[in-house]
Amino acid sequence: MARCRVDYVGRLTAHLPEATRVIMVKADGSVLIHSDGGSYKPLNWMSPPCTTRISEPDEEGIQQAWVVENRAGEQLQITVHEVLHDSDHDLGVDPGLMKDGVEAHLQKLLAEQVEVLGAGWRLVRREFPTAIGPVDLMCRDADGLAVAVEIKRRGEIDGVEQLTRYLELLNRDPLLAPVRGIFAAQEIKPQARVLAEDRGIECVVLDYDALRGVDDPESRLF
Amino acid sequence: MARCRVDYVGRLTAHLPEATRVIMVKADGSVLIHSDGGSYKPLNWMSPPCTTRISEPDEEGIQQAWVVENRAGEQLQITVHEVLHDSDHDLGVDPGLMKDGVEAHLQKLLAEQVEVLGAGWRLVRREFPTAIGPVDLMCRDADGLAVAVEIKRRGEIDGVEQLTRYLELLNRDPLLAPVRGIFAAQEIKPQARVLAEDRGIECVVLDYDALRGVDDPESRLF
DNA sequence: TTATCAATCTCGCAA
DNA sequence: TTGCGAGGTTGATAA
Repeated sequence: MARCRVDYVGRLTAHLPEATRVIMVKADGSVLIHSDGGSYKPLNWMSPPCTTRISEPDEEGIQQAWVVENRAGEQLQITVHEVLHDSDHDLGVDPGLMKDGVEAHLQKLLAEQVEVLGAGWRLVRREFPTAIGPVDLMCRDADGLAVAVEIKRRGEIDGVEQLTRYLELLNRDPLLAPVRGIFAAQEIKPQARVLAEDRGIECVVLDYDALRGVDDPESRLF
Repeated sequence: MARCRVDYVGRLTAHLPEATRVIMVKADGSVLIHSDGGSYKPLNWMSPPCTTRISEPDEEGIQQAWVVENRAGEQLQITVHEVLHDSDHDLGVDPGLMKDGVEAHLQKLLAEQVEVLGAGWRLVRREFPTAIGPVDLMCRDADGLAVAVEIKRRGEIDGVEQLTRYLELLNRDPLLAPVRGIFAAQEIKPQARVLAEDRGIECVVLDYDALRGVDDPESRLF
């Protein structure tokens, strides 16, 4: 905890006037400057790998001058006026975070159960490649017609735009055309639904728990 | 500083096994769980506004049970096994960060040097207004034809979409049509380039240092 | 190492 | 409040 001034010079320049803040230095050398509010993003920071040089200048009213620098030459300059509290701890290596319920899981689960989208459907492949990026799922419906599926955790306009681009490109391929589109998400925003339906794209709301329930319990993350 | 277990249940579920970590509680009630590495992003967190309830269960080996909850009902559950250090400080309100970014400079610099795009070109105006937002630069080429320029630091597909929408609208104006499009960025992603060229949009890679070098030194921000 | 895409994104602005 | 765009994005994964 210290009263300090902070300057960042790198991809942009940024300045923090003198105030009381938290300076957190991690074991890997990274430095975070936090205020007593805002969300998890620090006011200023330096990501690892980086090195810190601390000097003790004779200037009036300054206890320490820190220069934190990374390999690209970006600098975080911390001018410490007064240290209010200093505490040092060795935390060891963290076992890390386990996540569940992200888009990758949805795609995997739906790929294993394309019949959720329609009876008699089969998966052609996940991450079906196109010149402008991979389509999440490429399927064939019961009549053997191609269907491109875009999967999102939260379905918003961007996702509809993305699927529209894929469909436009895919429909130029005589081996695939006509290609239908399905926009699948756990939650679909009203605007996204309107846009999708206006473009003839079908919307499907996915039930993650149901998809996981039908799935083999062994494949669950926890 | 505490040995703790953490669970987040909300937009996804996430679990942190027992380990020693930093728990930071800010004045606005937000909570951050940091490990001794990684960059500025906490392992787990709850953003404000949120409230914390702390109970002291009789369970073996547990000092405290925290439940941090926001209005959406998302929960951060912290099981504290041992408090290693506890320190409390009032930081007051932070005067805040002053930024000076690269992005805005590009537009300003290119506006002053539209001849970089082509000999004999002239600037009509920056932030040329349309019904769906301003076009970064509107120019006339050597033949007097209209050119809409979209400027990005990093050129990605979204930027091409944006310019495409502008061009579609601008080309409906008989006083402007036909309007060409130029997608200018310090770096253009391959997929964005494919999409742009497919739509007849020209891609230009900008050299920031060169633009700044030709520029009048007095007009630089720093 | 590079490229691409999601994110409990965050943050700011404007309608 | 919602939407949109940018970020010193960060972080993970596949090529």
